[in-house]
Amino acid sequence: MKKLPIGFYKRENVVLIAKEILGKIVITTINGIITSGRIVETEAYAARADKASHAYGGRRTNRNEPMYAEAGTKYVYICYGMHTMLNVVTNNIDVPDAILIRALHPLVGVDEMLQRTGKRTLDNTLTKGPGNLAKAMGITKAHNGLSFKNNSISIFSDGFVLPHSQIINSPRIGVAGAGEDALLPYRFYVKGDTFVSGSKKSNKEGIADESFP
DNA sequence: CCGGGGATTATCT
DNA sequence: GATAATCCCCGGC
Repeated sequence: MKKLPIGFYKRENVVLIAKEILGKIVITTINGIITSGRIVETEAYAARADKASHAYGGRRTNRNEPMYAEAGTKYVYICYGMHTMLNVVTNNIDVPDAILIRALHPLVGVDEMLQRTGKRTLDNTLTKGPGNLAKAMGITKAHNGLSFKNNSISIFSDGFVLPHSQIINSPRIGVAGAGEDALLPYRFYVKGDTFVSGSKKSNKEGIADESFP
């Protein structure tokens, strides 16, 4: 188990990183309790040019300030007044690229995750979707702006590399307001994993082009 | 299986 | 005052 080096995040192609981070493992240690899960769904948000991004047009506010920080910073914000979203900041300082972690396949600490989410039994909703996974993993706004260099929440590789045939590419979820940019194929997920979010329709079978991005 | 709508509040205009 | 990178439940097939 190796923690991803900052160099992994500090690259210029956020779409490529969103694809490569699939299969990596998020581990949180909150109050001494360890929970972990494998990343099975992500979305890339491409800095200033992307209408779906909080940083579109170079917008810079108190909320999205961490997007402009150094690679490997966490951008955590509340959506719809009640859901916590975990993003990984990539690229150089002042370039507001970020990756939304949309789903995990739970590995360690399922009992704790059930407790945090108030669920009775393990089913595919435990860590399906960004709001659910943050809740299950104990991620809160208190982690906003912190680095993945820290041990409390970090991302690791266990050496497993997804075969290309298992990666599917699609438009992003919930960004209809972004005009033509809503169609950009910036979402990646693991084929057939039951913890992947989205409707059957948005998950129409297909496979990521090997040469994309 | 599918679509519609309510929940609930931080954030920006 | 309106909107939002969501989730869950409900009703109708």
